[in-house]
Amino acid sequence: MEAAIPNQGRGDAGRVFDALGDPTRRAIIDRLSQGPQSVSHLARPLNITLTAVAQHVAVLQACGLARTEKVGRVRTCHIEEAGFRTVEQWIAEHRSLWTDRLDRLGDLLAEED
Amino acid sequence: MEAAIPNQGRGDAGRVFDALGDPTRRAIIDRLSQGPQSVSHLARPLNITLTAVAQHVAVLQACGLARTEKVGRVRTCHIEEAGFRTVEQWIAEHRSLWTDRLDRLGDLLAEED
DNA sequence: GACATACTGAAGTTCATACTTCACTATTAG
DNA sequence: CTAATAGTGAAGTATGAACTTCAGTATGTC
Repeated sequence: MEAAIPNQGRGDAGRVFDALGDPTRRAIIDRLSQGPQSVSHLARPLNITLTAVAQHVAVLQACGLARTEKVGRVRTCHIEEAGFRTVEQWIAEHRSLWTDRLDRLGDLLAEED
Repeated sequence: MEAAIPNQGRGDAGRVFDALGDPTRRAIIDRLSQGPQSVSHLARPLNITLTAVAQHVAVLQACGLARTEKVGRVRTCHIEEAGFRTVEQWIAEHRSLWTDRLDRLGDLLAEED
């Protein structure tokens, strides 16, 4: 049976930021951006065990940055857009919070004429 | 003398993701999005020491998510756009990597007619 | 069948970092 | 002046997470 994936890609920005904070996981995302890869193929250039890579992939999957499917004995990893959208949304929301505030400040200053 | 701020906001995506991975720091960013705050004001609702908050602010500053200035004995923290741009840029670059690939794939499929 | 490959699961180690305490230095208020 | 406030610096603790090892399962190859 496939392992259960908790909270799969459901817009939890904290989880995504945590995932992207790790340099090895960013390296994996770099590779996956060029095309799908098996776990062992991903592991080759990284200097860590296959187990460690599988753990990283699980993290990426849990936060919606990657998707995987197992065919035969090979698990193939693809990049997943959901995690990227989560980050973009978080950024957009927070940016608007303070730009709105700056806009109101600008309005106030404009009224001073 | 002002503390030296290493590597201030110079486009290191890893640093920014690391910073945003921590829930307390995201809470601080939330508050700063509504307007500038002193360190002790930031500390009030968080259930941690002033020292801890100051450490978080230092991290946010080091990765370009916040800017601070000290007037008298009060250090006021503002949000800083640089860190946000760093993240957006990282996302944009990586997204383009794989959408380009999908485009080429689409072209290939289109040629099959 | 035997052997290699590609992973999975459980459990242990180690190192980073979020947090603390305590002592200290400004700065401001009474 | 004294007392309170706001923050800094150094040092220690402790929890989590990145990584390991090892033993196992499933799949593919000869």
